[in-house]
Amino acid sequence: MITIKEIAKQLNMSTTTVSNVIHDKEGEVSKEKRRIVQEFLDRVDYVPNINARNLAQNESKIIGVALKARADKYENLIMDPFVSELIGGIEETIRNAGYFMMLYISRDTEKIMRHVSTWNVDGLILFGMLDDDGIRVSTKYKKPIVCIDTYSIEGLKHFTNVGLDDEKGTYEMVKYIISCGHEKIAFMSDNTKGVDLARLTGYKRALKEAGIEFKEEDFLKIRPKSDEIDASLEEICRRALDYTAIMCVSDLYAVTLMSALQDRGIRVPEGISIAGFDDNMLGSLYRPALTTVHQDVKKKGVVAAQTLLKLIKGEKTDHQITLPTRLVVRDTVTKPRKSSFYGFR
Amino acid sequence: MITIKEIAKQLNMSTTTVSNVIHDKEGEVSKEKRRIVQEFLDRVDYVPNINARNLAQNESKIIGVALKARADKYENLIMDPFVSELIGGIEETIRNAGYFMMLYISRDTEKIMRHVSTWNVDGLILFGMLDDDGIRVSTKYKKPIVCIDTYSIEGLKHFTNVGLDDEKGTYEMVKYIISCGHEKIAFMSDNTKGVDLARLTGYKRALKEAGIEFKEEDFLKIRPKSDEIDASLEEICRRALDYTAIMCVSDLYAVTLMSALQDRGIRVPEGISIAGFDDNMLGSLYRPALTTVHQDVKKKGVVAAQTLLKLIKGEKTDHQITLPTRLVVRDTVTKPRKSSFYGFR
DNA sequence: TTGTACGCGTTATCAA
DNA sequence: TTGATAACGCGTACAA
Repeated sequence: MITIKEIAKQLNMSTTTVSNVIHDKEGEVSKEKRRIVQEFLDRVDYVPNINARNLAQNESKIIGVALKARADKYENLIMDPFVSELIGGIEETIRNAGYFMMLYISRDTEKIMRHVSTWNVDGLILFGMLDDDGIRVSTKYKKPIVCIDTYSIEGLKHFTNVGLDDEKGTYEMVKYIISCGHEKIAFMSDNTKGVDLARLTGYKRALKEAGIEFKEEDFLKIRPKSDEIDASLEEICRRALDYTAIMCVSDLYAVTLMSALQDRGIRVPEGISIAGFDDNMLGSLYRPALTTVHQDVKKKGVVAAQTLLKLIKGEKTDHQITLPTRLVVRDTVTKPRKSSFYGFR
Repeated sequence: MITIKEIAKQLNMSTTTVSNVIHDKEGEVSKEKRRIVQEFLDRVDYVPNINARNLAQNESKIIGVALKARADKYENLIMDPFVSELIGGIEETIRNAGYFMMLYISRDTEKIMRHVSTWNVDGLILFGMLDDDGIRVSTKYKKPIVCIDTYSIEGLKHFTNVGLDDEKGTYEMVKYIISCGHEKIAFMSDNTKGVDLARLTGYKRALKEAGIEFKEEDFLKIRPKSDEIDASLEEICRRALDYTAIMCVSDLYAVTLMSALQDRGIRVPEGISIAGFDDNMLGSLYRPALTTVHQDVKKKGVVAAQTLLKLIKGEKTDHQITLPTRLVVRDTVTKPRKSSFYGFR
């Protein structure tokens, strides 16, 4: 690794001149010297030492991307197509802007914050944070932060969030399900916080509007840990028979449920209608193709990164950026089954 | 951000002492001072500046993970469940070893190498490289490199590769397909290089061993770009009718093909048998559940990272680490259809 | 237009 | 056991 100092020595000039050429400072170095230096630079394939540069300028050109993993889901966090699509969008945007991306996954908010301060990152994108994290984060850290899909009361005062109209998206889907003639509609998820809560709320609103009463038991809770999921699905499939439609909180769960139902001889949509949320390849590749709520996940990542870049530049942005959803009607929601026909084979 | 210098000043001692406490140097600082400094450190929540540390030590604690994107696949590289699972395994291993992960995606090998030299990364994990890249990389770069799934002749001399017995895995699957009674078996992929070539070779070997002749037309080429895939699938589905089984190079393609066939009224496995390769959630969640060749992708990432960490420590490792595959028999390969029954509905 | 010299925060060397 | 100081590579204010 050749240094500026070394180049200056070999060319018999000062480091300032070399540095000026590197940084293309106009009118501060003669044409002749510029040519000589540039040529040399190209020849030896000069690459600056980022650490030295960062140290001198007190900036890092690094954007930290921290994923907070939930204990009960960790094993497959990054396998979730949602997460990978998101990262794809972020990475692309960061890279095109000349920044670098440092990826960090942890269950521990403290560790995440320590990590980003160590690296003196210029900005931070957070995913998977819950309400209480927001407070701890914002008091510790003064650089720009953009959250993705965070619903929090305290947090929003301090930093920007890129999210989705989860409530409305689900509301519209459930309204559509009701319009197909369904009255017994369950909701399936693994928790009732953040995004899941918003979607649950939308589901309840549609129910209420149609004069359908929501009972606690209509919430089907799936336990995604690998040692629990089979038992969990077994129970859900049993309880599913009481409903004619199930609104799933994600495509992943919708597809998981459909497979489990199919394995038990219950056919979708003849026996029961299923709706998802996300619109990723899991649902679009499945047959019957999944009726779902579309969101543009890659765009979510892109917008989050773009917003952060703006904040780094010192521009102001909205505190809440909400991306739209769209109903994608495919084949898994039809009219309710007749009496007790589940499609058993 | 408080610095060592500042701490030393406030505590009225030298930076050396503070630094020694931070680094827990045995017997180099008195019990009393150690206590005082440690207390102060905790109180002000000291976080070291990595740039300064790296500059002083000439190491970065960064491991670069570079994904070389293929032009014709780029749009969904990171969406591929394979890639995200791989990254998950790498990230976890790197993090647990106290290293950091910098993710970089590019189509341009030159850019990738420039990126890693800039950051002075301690080691490099490469994925998606082809033969000719290997040469360019190895001449430019002297730090440890681990490749994943790279088949190259020149490259292997210079750095370690973590791969799979792709040839054998496919061979065994096709042998199994043949044992089910099939004789007209196609192979589907989007290229004939690297991993795909190895799998194609395994397929051909099984065919040959069974006395089945391979013809060029038995290679079904899918074009995965979004503006071509529909036409591509249309043609493949038409040609598929000439076969009783299709060996797909990946689960993604297997599932994509099954959906396309299903949409045209051709049933799997009644009309045609389909096998995949990878064993990811796409195939296991699909119904009928995909018969496929298992590989442990997360482990691939873990092993790659572990190997790189060893190399960084100066230990020797094998130049080629080959992970095993395993046949996963599920529901998409059965005996061949009778005459011309495709399961049209 | 060019060069000198210092600061960035840390670690390491060596003397006290 | 502690402290002063050089070194890491780069950017830049200021002097020449």
